[in-house]
Amino acid sequence: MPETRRALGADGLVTLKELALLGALDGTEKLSCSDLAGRLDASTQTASRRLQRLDEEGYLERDIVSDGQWVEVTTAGERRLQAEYADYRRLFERDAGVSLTGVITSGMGEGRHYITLSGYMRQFTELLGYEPYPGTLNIDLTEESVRRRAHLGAIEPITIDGWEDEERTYGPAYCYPATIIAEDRYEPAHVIAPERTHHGDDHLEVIAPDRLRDTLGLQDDDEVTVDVEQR
Amino acid sequence: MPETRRALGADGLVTLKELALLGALDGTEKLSCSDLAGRLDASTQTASRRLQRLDEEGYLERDIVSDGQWVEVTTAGERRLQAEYADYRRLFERDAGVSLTGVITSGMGEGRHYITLSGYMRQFTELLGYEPYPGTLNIDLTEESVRRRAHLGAIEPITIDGWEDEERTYGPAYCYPATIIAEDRYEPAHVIAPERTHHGDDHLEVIAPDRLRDTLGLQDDDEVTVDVEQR
DNA sequence: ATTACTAAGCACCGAGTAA
DNA sequence: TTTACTCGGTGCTTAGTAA
Repeated sequence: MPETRRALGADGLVTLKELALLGALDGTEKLSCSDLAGRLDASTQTASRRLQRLDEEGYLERDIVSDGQWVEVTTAGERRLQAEYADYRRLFERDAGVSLTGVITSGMGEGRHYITLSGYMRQFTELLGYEPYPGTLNIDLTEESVRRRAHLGAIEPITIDGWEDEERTYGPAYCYPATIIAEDRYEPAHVIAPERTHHGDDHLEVIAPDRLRDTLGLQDDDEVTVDVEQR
Repeated sequence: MPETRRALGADGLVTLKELALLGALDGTEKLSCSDLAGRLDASTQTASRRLQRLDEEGYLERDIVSDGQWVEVTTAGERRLQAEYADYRRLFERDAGVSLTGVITSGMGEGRHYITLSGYMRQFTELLGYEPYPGTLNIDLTEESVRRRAHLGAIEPITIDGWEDEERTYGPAYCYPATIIAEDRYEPAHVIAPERTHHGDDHLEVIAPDRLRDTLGLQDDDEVTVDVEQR
C-alpha cells in the first residue's frame, strides 16, 4: 500500500473530496475557508487547518490571496480519490467488466523496451502463463473509453512487481485479462498498465502470446474493442 | 440533506466501507475486532468501538458470538455508501449519461396515484415545463441496468419537494430528463424516482406529457431503452 | 472581509483489564 | 481466544484574536 494512503486521514479524504466536487480537480478553484467550512459543517478554523494539512501532505496546491484562496487538487490527490472511487465501484459493480474501444496506433514503441526486460518477462511467464510477444499493441482510446478506463480500478489485477538493477528502479504494473475484438476476429490478451495511471490518459497497451497485428490482421487506425473481464 | 449523513463521521464511513468490502453488504459476514483492526490499521479497541457506534447509529446489524461477530450493513448503511459512490461518480464521470434497458410492465399502478396529487403535479408543471399524463410508464430493468441504475446518482436531478397534508407526508422525488426509445420511435420524458432508492430495485417509472404507450405504440413485455441525459 | 495563530475543551485513541 | 469496559494521554476542534 502506498504511503500516501496512510498520510491522509479520514477527515482529509472527506475534505479532499469536497474540494474536488467544488471543481478543484479540473483546475484551480477559488474559495474561502468559510465556504468550505459550510460544506464540511465545521468551523472556519477547521477548514483552514484542513487546507493547510492537505497542502503540506502534497494533495493540494494553494495560492492564498487577500479575499480567499485558489486551490487545485494535485496528481497525488487525484490518485487518492481514484483509489477511493475504485473501492466503491468494487462494492456496487463487482460483476461488471469493462469494455473499451479505440484505434490502433504505432505509439512510441517504448512498451516493447520495458516488457522485454527479464525482470518483467520472468513474471509474465509465471503469472500470465505465457511468454508475451516482445512488443505491445498500442491503442488510442475514444473519449468515452478514457473515462471508462477508471473502471479498471474495480477489477482485480494481476500484479507485476517492480524491481531494480544497478542503474535504476522499474515500477510495478497491473495486468488485466482481456479479449481483443477486431472486425472479424478476437484474441485473448492482457492489458498492461503502470500501477500509477493518470486520470485522462488516453493510451492503452496490450500484450499477448503472439503479435496481435498479425493474428487479428490489424494496422494503424483500425478500430478494436478491448473487453476486460472480471475474474 | 438527510440527517443520516450527519450522524456518520468520517471514520465511521471508512469503517462502513471496509465492512462492505469484506462482504457485509450482500449478507451477514463473520469477523473479529482484530480482523477489522488490521484492515483499519488501528487497535482492536478502536475496531470494537467503531462497530458499536455503527450499530447504535443504525448502519450495522450485529450478532455477537463467542469467537467474533456476524455483521451486516443495513439499508441505511447501504444508502450512505451509495451516496458516497454517487459523489465519486460525479467527480470522474460527470459527462456521461446513463442508458438503461428493460421491458414494459403494467406495474401496480401506484405511480399514477401519486403523480396526480396536486402537491406533486404543481411542481411538475413548473419544473418540467409540462403537465404529465396522469399515469406512469413502468419498466422492469434488465439485470445489468439494475446495476447501472446506481449511475443516476452522478446526474443532477430535478428535485421535486416533499409536502404534507392533514393526513400524511409525501416524500421528495427526483426527476431525470430522458429519452425513451422504442423499436421505431422515441419520445422525450422524465424518469421519476423517490429520493431514496434501494440498491437492487429493478423498477423504473417514467412520466411524459402524453401517454407513452400510445405515442410509442408500446404494450407489456416490449423492450425499451431509457437514455438519461446529463444536463 | 480574508488566513491562521494560540489556548482551552472535548473526543477519540490505545493500554490495561474484566467477563 | 473473544467483546468491551475504564482510564489516561494525545490530538483535533472551536473560540478568540492577530495580521
